[in-house]
Amino acid sequence: MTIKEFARAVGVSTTTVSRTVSGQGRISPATREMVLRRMDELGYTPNLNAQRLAAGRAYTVALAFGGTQVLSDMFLTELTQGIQNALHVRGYGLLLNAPGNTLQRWVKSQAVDGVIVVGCGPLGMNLLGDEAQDERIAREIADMKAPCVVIGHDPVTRIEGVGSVVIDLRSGARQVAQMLMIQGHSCIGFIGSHLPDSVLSGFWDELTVNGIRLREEQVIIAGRTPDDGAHALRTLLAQPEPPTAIFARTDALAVGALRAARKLNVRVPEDLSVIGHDDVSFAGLTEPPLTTVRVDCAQLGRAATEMLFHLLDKPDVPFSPQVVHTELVARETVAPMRHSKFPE
Amino acid sequence: MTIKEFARAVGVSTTTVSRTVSGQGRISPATREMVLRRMDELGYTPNLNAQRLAAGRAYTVALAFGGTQVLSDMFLTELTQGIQNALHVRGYGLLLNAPGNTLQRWVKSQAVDGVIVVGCGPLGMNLLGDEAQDERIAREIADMKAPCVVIGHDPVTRIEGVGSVVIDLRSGARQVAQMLMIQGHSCIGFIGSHLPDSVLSGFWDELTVNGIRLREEQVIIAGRTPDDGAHALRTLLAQPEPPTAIFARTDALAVGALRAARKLNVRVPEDLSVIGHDDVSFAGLTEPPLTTVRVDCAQLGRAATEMLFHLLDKPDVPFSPQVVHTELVARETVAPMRHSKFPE
DNA sequence: GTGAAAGCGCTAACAA
DNA sequence: TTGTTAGCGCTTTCAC
Repeated sequence: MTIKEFARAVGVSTTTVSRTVSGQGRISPATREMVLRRMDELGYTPNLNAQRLAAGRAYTVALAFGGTQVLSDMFLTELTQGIQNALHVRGYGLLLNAPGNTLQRWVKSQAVDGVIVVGCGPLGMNLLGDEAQDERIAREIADMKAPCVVIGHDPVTRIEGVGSVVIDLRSGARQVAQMLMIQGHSCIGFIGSHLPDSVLSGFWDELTVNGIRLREEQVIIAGRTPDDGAHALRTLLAQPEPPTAIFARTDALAVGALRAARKLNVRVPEDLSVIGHDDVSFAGLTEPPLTTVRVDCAQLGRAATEMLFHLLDKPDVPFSPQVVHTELVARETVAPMRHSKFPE
Repeated sequence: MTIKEFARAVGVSTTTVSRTVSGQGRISPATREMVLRRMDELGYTPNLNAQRLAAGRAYTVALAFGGTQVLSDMFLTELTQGIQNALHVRGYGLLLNAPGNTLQRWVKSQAVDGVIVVGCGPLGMNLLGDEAQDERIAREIADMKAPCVVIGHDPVTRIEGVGSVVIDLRSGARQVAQMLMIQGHSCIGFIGSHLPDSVLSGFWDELTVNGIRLREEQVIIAGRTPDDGAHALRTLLAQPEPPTAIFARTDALAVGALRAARKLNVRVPEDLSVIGHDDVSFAGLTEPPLTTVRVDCAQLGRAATEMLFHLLDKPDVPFSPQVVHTELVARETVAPMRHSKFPE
């Protein structure tokens, strides 16, 4: 049913219908009520494509994964959910970006009103190892005068009309440091994945402030696979003064460490506390369940979405990058330090 | 730039432009070439919303998860990818369904041309435990005369205009049976999750055909958590004639079995072969990496998409449900049977 | 407070 | 082969 047919059936003009639908414009509460009721009865729903054409808005947002189109992990899927929910509240839909130059076409053809770019993958790394992938996309979108917000580890260097939501990796890392210190650990190892790394620096700083120094040999930049983590743990434990707790940059590394510990008959958490990072899907399924660090994806999605709407609705009002913090997820791989590291 | 402005700039009519864009209608190769070239030069892209309105098509498909909106697992994300890619080829976009009655609104408002319903989650179960969730959605869509295809474990009972792609769970289960028999196992356990279950019946049948009987006490319907799996394994191994291989209905159950085996000092795969089902994200990360069963999500997505387009383009041409088979993923938890089950 | 009418940008009869 | 023109269904001035 078209608005015309419906209007006639109800006995009003299309204008009146349009007004009750949009809630805009002067209209008497009485007719409004009436039209609303009849919409229900007759089952009239406005044609979205006509609305889009007339309004010049697609009521749709695209989600772009910095250069790859893989929803590779829990992080991405949860983030998608978060964004999705936030958009839904405003009646917007979410279009997943497809390969090729689809994104640009969508923007130019007004299929989407804006773009959210995810510049970082499972929290750790950039999705392609290509640092500037997200910025490249953002710039392309901005060039087409469309709003764009980038979710990443660092604020985007002020591209005109591009907003950014940054995941503050340092915050969770600091929490880890605090918890470990509270539990009495002072000899601590870090298994990293790459440098520079905000997780490491946040961790380091918090320890330093409290008088604990990470010695150079206690920080191992291992790689990304569980095997890398296992190897790193062996190296750490073989040192003259082995750590009683380790913080691994990713859950994958932590899983490897867990395995190596088991092989070495080092009990977790009694003899060694282990903490991961990212809270990927299997983190709660390790044995024991892995204590780790995560970001609140719902909040992340909300923040990104709100910023996008800000850009969309009031492009002139200035705004600043939003920050979302990471947080510790306590499970069962951390225990207070014991002074002898062998079972009595 | 609108088609009118562009047409004027190029010196042709809007019709000519429209024709070169669509590739439809008679037009001389020369002008076509020329228009194409100028499109590039002037950067003209048709307004998709106008195209949608005029064509009465949204060039968009919605993806609905039988009742929940959670991209809960690798399976769903990979499936989404598969569908996405298949749609992309035809220039279609994918809209993720949102909470509430969004789906119906989208269909009625012509925001989407059709719907793909995922009626099964990580291969095992229906997403809500509510068996008919997917059918309910399918029926709603069908009532609105929109094409719909359901991905599930069973063909949808012929709702007018609803297609179905069924995942043949029996096929992978048969492969598991074959492999186990080839490896010499004859005393086999099954840790199930629910009944009835096509995996179990496929497994059972294939064994039976080859003269191996699963005794009643060798089939345990355990539940869904790793703990359930662990408990089931203990029960199986405590029997007078314990199995040398077990097939678990889900990877979660298999992970639990793996754990229990370790606790009992039963080595996998030397003393006990373990096979899971679903190939969820952590399946390759267990120790040893879990042999399991998976479905080719890309193929699944392609099949569903093709069927949807069939319904869309030739609603009258009859069609039959598509079947996609599951397949064994050999990793490291299966070994030939040893005749003594204790290390020599 | 309500309605008539002119678009929004594109497509597809129909004419030329 | 190409162009003219009347919609596609909704929004929004502008009169009433």
